[in-house]
Amino acid sequence: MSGSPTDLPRIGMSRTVAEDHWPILCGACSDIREIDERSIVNPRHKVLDTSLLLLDGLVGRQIPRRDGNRVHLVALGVPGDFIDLHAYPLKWLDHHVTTYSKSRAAIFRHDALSDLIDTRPDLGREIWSMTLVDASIHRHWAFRNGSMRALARVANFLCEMRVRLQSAGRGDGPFDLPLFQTDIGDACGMTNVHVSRVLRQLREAGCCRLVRGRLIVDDVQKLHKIGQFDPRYLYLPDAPQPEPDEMMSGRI
Amino acid sequence: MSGSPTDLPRIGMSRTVAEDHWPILCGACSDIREIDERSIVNPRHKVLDTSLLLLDGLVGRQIPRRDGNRVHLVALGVPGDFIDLHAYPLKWLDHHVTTYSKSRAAIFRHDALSDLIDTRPDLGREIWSMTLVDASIHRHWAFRNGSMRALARVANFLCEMRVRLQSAGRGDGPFDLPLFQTDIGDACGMTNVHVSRVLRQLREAGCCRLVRGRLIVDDVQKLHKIGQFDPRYLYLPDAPQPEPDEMMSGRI
DNA sequence: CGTATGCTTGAATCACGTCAACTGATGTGG
DNA sequence: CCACATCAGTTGACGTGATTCAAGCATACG
Repeated sequence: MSGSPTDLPRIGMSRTVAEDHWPILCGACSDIREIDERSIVNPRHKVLDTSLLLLDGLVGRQIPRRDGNRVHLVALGVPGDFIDLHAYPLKWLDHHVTTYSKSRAAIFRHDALSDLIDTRPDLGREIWSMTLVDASIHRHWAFRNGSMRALARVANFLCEMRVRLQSAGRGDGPFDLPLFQTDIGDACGMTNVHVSRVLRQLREAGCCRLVRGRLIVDDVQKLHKIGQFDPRYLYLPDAPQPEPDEMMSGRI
Repeated sequence: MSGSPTDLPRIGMSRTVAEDHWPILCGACSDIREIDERSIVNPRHKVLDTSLLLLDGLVGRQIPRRDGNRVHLVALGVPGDFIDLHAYPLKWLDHHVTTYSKSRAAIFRHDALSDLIDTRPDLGREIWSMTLVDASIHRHWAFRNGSMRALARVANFLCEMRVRLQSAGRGDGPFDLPLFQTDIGDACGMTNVHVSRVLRQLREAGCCRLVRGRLIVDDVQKLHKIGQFDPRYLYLPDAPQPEPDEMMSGRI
């Protein structure tokens, strides 16, 4: 119980909310929640009346797979992300929300959000935007899983995590990425064995090393190249307005 | 120029908007747009000031692939869907929007939507919800591309299209699905050749046949089973509130 | 110390991609 | 009307990227 903290960090995705709107949003926070690593935040299909803004840690959204005990990871939330804001209009979620590391999150009651949005529609559009950037990232994950080979897929995934964590102020150099190779496999749709082989390739190419939950990127350029990484889909608040595409080639 | 049509059909995803709110939303429609088949609705990275509610036809959202002329299909819009509503808060899109068949769509100017939402925050939350169901479908596409084999993937894709088109009033029996095998490949992350083989399997199993842009489902049960189809992620307005999951098995 | 867990590596297998030839429907121009 | 081209779909042969199964290794922890 910390009352109504008005000094939440405005980092990463949170910068989608204008600087002068931020304290207003913070005023709607009712509490802070600490969550153990590798635990369930919200089970899927359960009706929720709060949503969480991640302050610290790494949070996944996962869908159980039919076969055995494996899951598929459909999203990863980093600090600054609203990890289950979509539960506000939707009431319940189609996936589990779980932590990968010890986490801290700001709690927003849905009725408080309603009050806020009713009086400040401009702020409403900004937090709507946050869910839409989420959706863009989902599209990218569908794209990545559907059209990239293992090496590019993992490289691209690591590029994304690096940029998003950087945007959340989690270090320009080596940074914490508390994922096992199995987890990367769950996110990229491949087995832990193949993730191991791919990471070795990246390591031996001098690109990057993932050593006990910490990613050291040795050659960003090369990693971006291998991962065909183009960060525009992240709609980073400080990124320039992209140039419209040259006309599409090939058949529609 | 048809003035401000207040009688747009409330079908499929549009039923997310309450019945008594619907005419209010329709009042913000400025025009109807007819679009040729296989043409570009919006190129990506272009700033938009209108969004479209699809009335008729089939519309894809596609991301160009690095290699050659192929694209990846990250979403398909059916009648009743807002196909580029996310451009309203986001300004520009990360993907191309193109038609697969001759289409008709209702045009909503973004400034008109702003006026509407400012005065009717409840309606605002409903159209927000529509973009969130979209996002849920994106997650499912990421899940499907990442964790299903070709046969299940295509079957699951066809199940989804069937349910969504049914919900849009496009027939309980055989229905138009104006996609080439290459297009299904673009959506499911596989080659047209393999799509052909998979469709043959489904055909020979007595499941369904795709014949010149028309899907005939012979055994829905079997198709759902092969595709491991669970429609809850579609948040259909008339679906019952799902039961919370039995506790998750396996490690988190 | 033994055990559990995450990572690594190899060998066998399989799913899917690639390449290429062929079919059948549709359309076009002489 | 036929000759020809085009394009979606089909099928086969072959190559390869990823999975599976299994064993071994290293570190952490009781």
